Amino acid sequence: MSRVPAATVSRLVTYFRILSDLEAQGVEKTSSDDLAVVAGVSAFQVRKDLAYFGRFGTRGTGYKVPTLLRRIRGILGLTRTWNVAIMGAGRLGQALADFPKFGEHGFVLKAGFDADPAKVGMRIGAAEVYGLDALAQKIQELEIDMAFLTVPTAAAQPAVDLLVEAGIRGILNFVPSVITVPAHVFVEPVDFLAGVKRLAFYIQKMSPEEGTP
Amino acid sequence: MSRVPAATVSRLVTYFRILSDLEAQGVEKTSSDDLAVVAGVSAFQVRKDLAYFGRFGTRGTGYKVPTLLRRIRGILGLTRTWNVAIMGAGRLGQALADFPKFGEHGFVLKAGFDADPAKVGMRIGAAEVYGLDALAQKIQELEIDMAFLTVPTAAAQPAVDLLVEAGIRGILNFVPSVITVPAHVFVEPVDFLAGVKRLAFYIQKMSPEEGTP
DNA sequence: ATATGTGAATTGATTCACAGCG
DNA sequence: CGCTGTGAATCAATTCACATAT
Repeated sequence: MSRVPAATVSRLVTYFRILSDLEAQGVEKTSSDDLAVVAGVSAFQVRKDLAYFGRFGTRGTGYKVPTLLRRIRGILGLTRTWNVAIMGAGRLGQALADFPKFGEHGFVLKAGFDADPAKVGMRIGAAEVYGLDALAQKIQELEIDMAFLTVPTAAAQPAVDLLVEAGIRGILNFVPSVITVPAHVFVEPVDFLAGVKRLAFYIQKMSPEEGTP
Repeated sequence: MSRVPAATVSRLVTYFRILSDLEAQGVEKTSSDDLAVVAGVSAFQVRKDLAYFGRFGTRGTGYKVPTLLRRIRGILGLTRTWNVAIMGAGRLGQALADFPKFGEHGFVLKAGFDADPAKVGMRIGAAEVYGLDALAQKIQELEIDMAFLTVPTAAAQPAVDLLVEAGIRGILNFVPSVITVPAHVFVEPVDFLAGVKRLAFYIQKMSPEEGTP
């Protein structure tokens, strides 16, 4: 397995979802062409993406849906359980904890953390909210792998530093700012405000009116 | 202005946020180095990104924060007002409408749309929820530029087709599936479930245990 | 003296064409 | 014969080095 482009990882997640749908529909086999159409990419791309990880198909025939699904599940690390904490038990943190599909594919909410003593002891989804003083111990004890960062912007980097020191491996960053972590910790941004601004750029670029001179 | 990489647009949004923060703090001037550190990229990258759109700095000195901020605001199309509709007045749609920072930078929620007649007439944030029969007319009448897609997965593509036919220019896609649009319509995905799975991949890749054989 | 702006070099990702196998 | 798997070629993005302006 040589170095895998980030775009390939994103697409693998898409293929995984498509294959899950196909399996739920009872479809037995598929092809790089099929997958490409649904995923909105080229068939070359599908095959190249899969080639980073091995051979999964049968030449002249295509791919068996259950087999390919199982293999991609393995590649993505979705055969095990992932313990999650929510850092920041505010509106967004609560909403994520209550999100029905949260528990899909082995992601289990184990704890919430909040700087506000008034929130300590409350429940967030099926888990309990702890104070920041208990963070290091609880992350170890509950074997938490990753955190959803949903604190106010100003609190983001200090919160990240606490999580990193406690041994967290990954952070899903809902805060609209760039956070700094050591190389062994992974960050995925989720920023809808940034998405809206990118949309504005592309829409406006098509129209003739230009920005401020 | 030659062809601008998508990654450059994402970074411009980041620079814009950083410059907004700097201006709020009363900082007068900055440099490609400064911006690079905070944005987590190289100074080369910052200068190259800006070079797609013109010259904004002073050699030997750097950039004036208010000037560069104003220029990037123009580039991103944030000098005008953007009218937004929420397609799907469910939990997520309601949460987005109530999100306090929603109205920042000229994005105004003008309408909600939902297939459920029971939801028609309700309010979503400061706007009203209409039925799908009123969609084409309301999109025109309220001059809606973009929609947040928050319908159930199965309803996504038909909903997109309605929006496109009504003349929408951009879609912020919260639904975890790939949607198909004509080339003049822009789509930005916002998918935290995909983000979690990417995290799982990267964390697991560092550990020695492999996926299913 | 210092930091921008930019062509050139390098690195990386995607596309292609076809060899390889069922 | 059909569709996968893959080296080679193309295309795009990032990095670099330095000329340029203040």
